[in-house]
Order: sequence, then C-alpha cells, then structure tokens
Amino acid sequence: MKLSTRGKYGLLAMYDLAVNDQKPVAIKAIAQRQGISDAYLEQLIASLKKARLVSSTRGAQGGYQLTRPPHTISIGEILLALEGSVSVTDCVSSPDCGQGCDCPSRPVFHKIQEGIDHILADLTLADMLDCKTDSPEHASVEATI
Amino acid sequence: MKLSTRGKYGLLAMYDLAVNDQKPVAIKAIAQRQGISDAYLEQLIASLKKARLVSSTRGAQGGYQLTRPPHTISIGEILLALEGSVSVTDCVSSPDCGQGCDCPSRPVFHKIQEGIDHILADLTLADMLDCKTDSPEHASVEATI
DNA sequence: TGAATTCAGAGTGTTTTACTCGGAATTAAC
DNA sequence: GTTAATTCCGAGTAAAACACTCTGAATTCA
Repeated sequence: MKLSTRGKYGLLAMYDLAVNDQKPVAIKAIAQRQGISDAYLEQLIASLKKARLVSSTRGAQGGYQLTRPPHTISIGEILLALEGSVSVTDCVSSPDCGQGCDCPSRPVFHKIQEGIDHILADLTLADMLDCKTDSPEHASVEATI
Repeated sequence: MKLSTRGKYGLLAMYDLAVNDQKPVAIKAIAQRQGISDAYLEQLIASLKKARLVSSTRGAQGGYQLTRPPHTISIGEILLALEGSVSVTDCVSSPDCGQGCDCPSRPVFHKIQEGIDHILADLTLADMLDCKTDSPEHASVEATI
C-alpha cells in the first residue's frame, strides 16, 4: 500500500513547478531544490508530460511549467500519471478476479477504492502550497498505525 | 498503492474462517475453497496468529478459528497484520523524511493517511459476510480510474 | 557556434514478492 | 502406542518491480 518514490518525487516536482510558476523551470533546478537525482526525475517528468500535467520548452533556458493552475490539479491525477494506477487491486476493475466470480472481497475492495479515489480527487496541488501560509504546525503527527 | 497477495489471500482466509465458525478449520480446507497455495497460506496465517486475530489448535482435527466475532475485526487490522503497515509513506510517521524538515508533501500525505485509516477502521469482516445475504448485485462496477 | 536543455531508450544492481520445500512437534482416533 | 492429520518453523529461490544510471541524440537561446 505504499507509494513508490515515483509518486513522492513527482509530487515534489509538481510542487516546485507550482511555486516557481513565472517561467520554465529546468529539471536540474527542481532536482537540486528537492534533493532528487535529476536523471531519475527526468523520467518522472516525462510521465507527467504524457499526462499533460506539465508542458515543456526545449533548448537553453527551457524547462517545464504546469499546464493548469494548482487548485485544478488533483493529487489523484498526479499520482495516477506517475504510478500508472492508484487502484487497491485489479479485482475492482476486472470482472474475472481469479477466484471464481462472486468473490467476497469485492464489495470491500470497492468501498476502499471509492474512499481513496474520493480523497485523492478532493486534494489538489494548492493544498501543498497552503502549508506555507498555514504557519502553525499541525498538532498530532504520531498516529499512523 | 496496490495491495499484495498477502493482503488479498489473508482477507479471503479470514472470511473463510468467519463462514466456517463452528470448529477449527484446517489450512488445507481454506486453501482449497479459496484457491490459494496452502504452503503459502500457512505463512500468512502465521502473521494473523501473531496479531492474535486467529487462534490455533494443533494436531489432527486441528485448525484455526477467529478469536473475535467478525463485526469486531476491522479490515484495517487484518491488512496491518499481513502487510506490516498500511501507511502511504514513511514520511507520515518519521519526523525526518529526508528532504529537510518541512516537506510540502507532508500535510497532504497526512490527510490521505487519515482518510484511508478511517475507511479501513470502519469496514469489518462482517461486511464481507453481508454480501451473501445482500442478494442483488451492486450496480456500477466500472469506475476505477 | 556553443552551451543549456529536453527527449528517448537501453542497461543494471537491489529489494520485494510470491512462492516452495523439508522436517520437527503436537494431538485425535484407532 | 501407533498412525495419520495438523500446526509450526526456517531456509531457499525464481521472477518481478523498483530506483536508478548512462549515453546520445534533437532543439533552442545567446
């Protein structure tokens, strides 16, 4: 159930683009600021571009930019672009899950998926920017299971 | 973000135990009914036992049983026992996530985690049993992203 | 022309996953 | 008390996924 580094780094990259939104931002700049390998980041951004979440300008002084304002880009979209899919299990989508057809897990998986999709659709890139203005630290950070 | 087979199979095993609750159920029986390798299932059940979700009876006619009634066992507990942790990322729990300290992803990850935890805490094993009584198929099954 | 960039794809070491296997310990049934 | 059915335990392994790296084009600003 963990997110891979693709998701994590990609989110940071999108955040970086949202913050530096005036002109094209080079991969190297993002990588340095966010502490990520730039060769790797290149791949991730390629996925983001394919999903049309960012646009690119080639050549010197080139770089990447968001295609839409941060509050219209959901975290779910970003993660989907990077992780390929954000589904808990294939069972949910495919009718033939292997264990015959009326698998007892199905409805449960379906509910979990709905919940997660909902959360990811509601959160947007703007929520990452907010935390800057939002000065006082969020209180409890321990309860994670 | 996908669940591993541990989670999936383990959930099916728990379901099987919930259905056959009168006496100890042998691994072989569960494995056969649910279509899982019994040697592998053995490992999974070991995790469930360590988490005290099931108890065992050794020897011939032995097997496993739930330690608590289905409606008191949350899906979250089960998944936690099997997958080790159900956190989206370690960032959420550990204060030092690598990228310096006030990482912009944090609050977002935190919210996602809260949401998932909530869903998993609310769903219980009983919800898997319900689908039996709940005769008519749930309508839409397509929307998964 | 030269330097800065994106673009594209192949290559690689490490880790995780999803198992299998063998054998010891325990217990009900005969 | 022997036998058959089981749980228990730990080691081993093939395949896939992950997290990168590297090389070399193509493009564009200065």
